[in-house]
Amino acid sequence: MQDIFTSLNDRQREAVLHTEGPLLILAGAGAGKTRVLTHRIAYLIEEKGVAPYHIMAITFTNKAAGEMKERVQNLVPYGDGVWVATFHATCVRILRRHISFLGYGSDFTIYDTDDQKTVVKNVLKELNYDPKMFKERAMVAYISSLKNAMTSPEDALKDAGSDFRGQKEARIYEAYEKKLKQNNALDFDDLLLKTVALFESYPEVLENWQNRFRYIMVDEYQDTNTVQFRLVSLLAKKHRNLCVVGDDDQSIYRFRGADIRNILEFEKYFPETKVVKLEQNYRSTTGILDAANAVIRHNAGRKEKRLWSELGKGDPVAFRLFENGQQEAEFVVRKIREAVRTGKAAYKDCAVLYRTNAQSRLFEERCLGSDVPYRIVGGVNFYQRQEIKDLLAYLKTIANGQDDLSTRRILNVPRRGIGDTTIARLEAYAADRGLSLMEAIRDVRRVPGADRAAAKIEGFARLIAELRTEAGVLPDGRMAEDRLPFDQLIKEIVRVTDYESTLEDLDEEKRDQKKENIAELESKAREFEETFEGEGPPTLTDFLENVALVADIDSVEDSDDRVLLMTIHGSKGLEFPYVFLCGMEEGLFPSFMSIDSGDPMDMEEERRLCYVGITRAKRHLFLSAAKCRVMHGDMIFNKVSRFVQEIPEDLLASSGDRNGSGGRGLGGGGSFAGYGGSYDRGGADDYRSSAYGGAYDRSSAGYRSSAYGSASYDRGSAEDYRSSAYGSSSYDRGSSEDYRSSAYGGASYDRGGAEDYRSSAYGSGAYNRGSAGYGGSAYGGSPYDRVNAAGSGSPAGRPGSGSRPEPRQAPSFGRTFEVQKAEKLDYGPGDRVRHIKFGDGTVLEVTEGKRDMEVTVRFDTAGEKRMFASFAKLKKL
DNA sequence: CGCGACAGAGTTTTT
DNA sequence: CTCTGTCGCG
Repeated sequence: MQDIFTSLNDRQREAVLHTEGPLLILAGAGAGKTRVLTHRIAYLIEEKGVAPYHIMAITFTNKAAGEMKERVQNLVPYGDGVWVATFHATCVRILRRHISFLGYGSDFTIYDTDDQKTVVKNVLKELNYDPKMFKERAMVAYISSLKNAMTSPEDALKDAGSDFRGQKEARIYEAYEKKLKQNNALDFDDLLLKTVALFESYPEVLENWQNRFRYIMVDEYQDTNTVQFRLVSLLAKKHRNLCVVGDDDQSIYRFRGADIRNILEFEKYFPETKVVKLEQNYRSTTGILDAANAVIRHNAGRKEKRLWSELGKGDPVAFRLFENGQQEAEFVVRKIREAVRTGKAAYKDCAVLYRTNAQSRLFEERCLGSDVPYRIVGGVNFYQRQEIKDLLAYLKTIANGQDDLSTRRILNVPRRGIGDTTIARLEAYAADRGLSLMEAIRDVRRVPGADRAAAKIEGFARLIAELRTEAGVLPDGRMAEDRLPFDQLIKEIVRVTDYESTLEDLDEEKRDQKKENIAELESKAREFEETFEGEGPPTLTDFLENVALVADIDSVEDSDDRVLLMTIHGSKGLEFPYVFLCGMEEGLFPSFMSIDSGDPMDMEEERRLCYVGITRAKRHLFLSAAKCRVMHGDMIFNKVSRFVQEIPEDLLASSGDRNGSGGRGLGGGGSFAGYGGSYDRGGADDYRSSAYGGAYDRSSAGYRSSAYGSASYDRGSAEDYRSSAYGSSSYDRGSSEDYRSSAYGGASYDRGGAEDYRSSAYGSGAYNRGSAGYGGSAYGGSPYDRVNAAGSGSPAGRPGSGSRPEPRQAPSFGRTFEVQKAEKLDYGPGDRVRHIKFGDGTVLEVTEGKRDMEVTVRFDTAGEKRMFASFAKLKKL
């Protein structure tokens, strides 16, 4: 136990020792909160003689739970007796025991978001409401928010008053609730909500659990919602030994109902609370922390804290602006390869973080193209794929005959000749008599109008009955001794239904993919069964529950040497030596939603998200943005994120072109070189060229060659650029080879090798002055505004040469386009353009290589708060 | 009842 | 761009 005290700092020790009564630990990123929690558990067991059985720790993900369990076990024997689980898993376990009090069967199904949408859709049809008026997605969100606020359908109806629409929404909510209950199903929110309802209605049940959980710890407390707070309060009410750990600056789940006030006002609810602040960061270098602090400082209403670290300054945070998403991805992947090649990192030390899952594709393509092993976390969940959902629907139908949604899903999959009309009749019959769909199916001979398909329907009923026997599902929900293992059961389902016949008309690639997914499901099922820790063999319900509650991140193995690609949300709680925070663009991050909403809280949440992203990095942090990216089929141009701008210049090494095409590095002349003909060369067409540093970079190099006499155009491949002294330097700078280069004027890195750039002769050449000059301007103008960029760049740089070149004088690699349509622009059909000039002076070079193109530009003009989009449709001439 | 063709709409983050 | 829903035909 000695090590408990020696391996902790004073504050941490204080938190560990304070075991009785409420405790609020405000732990900054990387301040060792997991360490505190695990040691606290160990201390409770070893020193205070508390039985592990009486200790509960709530984590955010199953992965975190698993890690915590492991670490506790490494500290003390019997550590595995501690209840460590997520909120949702905890509630499921409680509900499986006691939900019959609330009139549900303990084999209830858990509905995911897709299921919820389906229910809403069905409800709309039943109520005869226009689905265009009430969007599924919005309705699901609405229902979730009401549930999180613990508002019942009755209350919602009352609250709606005479508001017609509000009333209708409340009725949808009401019908939705009814349907779930009919189906013996709970949605995610219900898991928490019903548990609270159970505790509030049945004090003896509550007391039972209160006596069990005498010491409660909640991790990531800043992301708890009202229901979770209520749940924890109820459980902790008796013994009051509640320890919550969190960081208000890392609250990023407001959209999901998380209420930051839970942490900010914790002391109000528990007046005798002891507060401990952990501010020493053991994760990141000061350079990274300073950047994080600089960003988060812009938020109001925080608990004041300042993270510090003893790990030294480290490398500056790097920022790079690229022409497009491809080049950004290319840079990131090249950077990773380089770190791995030089032995500085393993693949798994690198994480690529972004705001939206959609951004993953470019990185994935790039990784594939470069043979970099990667793993995408999140996005389209494995369990949401069609074929997987189909097979799970079979399992659910087998396990819970009341789950109409699942029955309905598979009734005619694969096709059995049971059409919509017949199904509608079955459903009507069931609704009339209060039966489940499965019961109506068994009754098919009595269903009016179903006789034509009756034989087929009976066949289906038989099929399910047989599968149920094989699965060993007994009427009471328990499992028979003699049964197929889950993976065999899935195989059997595929076999007897001839499921693969549904894949026939797909192209080969898709078909193989789906078969692979099915095989993957089988192996997951087998694995689940083999590793199940519970009393007795797992039930089918156990397996389905596990499927419903696993997050993608849970299956990430530390032993896997792969680059991780994920959203910033997904990276919460993780840390990496190398972090690439990508897509730092207004509109993407912060997202339009937050910019447009007008609610400052939305922006603050985005900023916290940025803070989370930055603080994932231990040693190297790269921020990047693309000026242009393809979204939903057309080109979007965005400005550099305000979050980048919130980081002071001196903390940021913005190599080359924070602001435009390779401009910064060239200072005075840079504004000119900044043109770089970049758009067309870096364009999507020219993918291969960008693989070697981007056509854009080469073109910049071309400019440099005029300035510095270096021939650089065909500067070799990615691997051998080092061999050429001068040219490679320009290559490097333009191509983003080294983020540090900006700080020192570029070139240096590749000449001196990785580590000794400081000593490089190039270190402070003319380059440097240029970059300084440009750097000063970087945030002044719109990134597309060459005029501004050049102008404001010159004062600190070389005033003479940098003075306001007219855009059209710049050598352009661009083509001429004819305007076909334009909105909010001073152009009309028939105009011929090479660039588009906007009302605020922003100029967009139009050199895209596509035949026709549509351009959507969004930016906020100075002095005008509202965002607007300009639009142009152009035709290449 | 099933299939193919077409139009239209939706685009943040997730246990 | 991609996914969904609708329509009309066999």
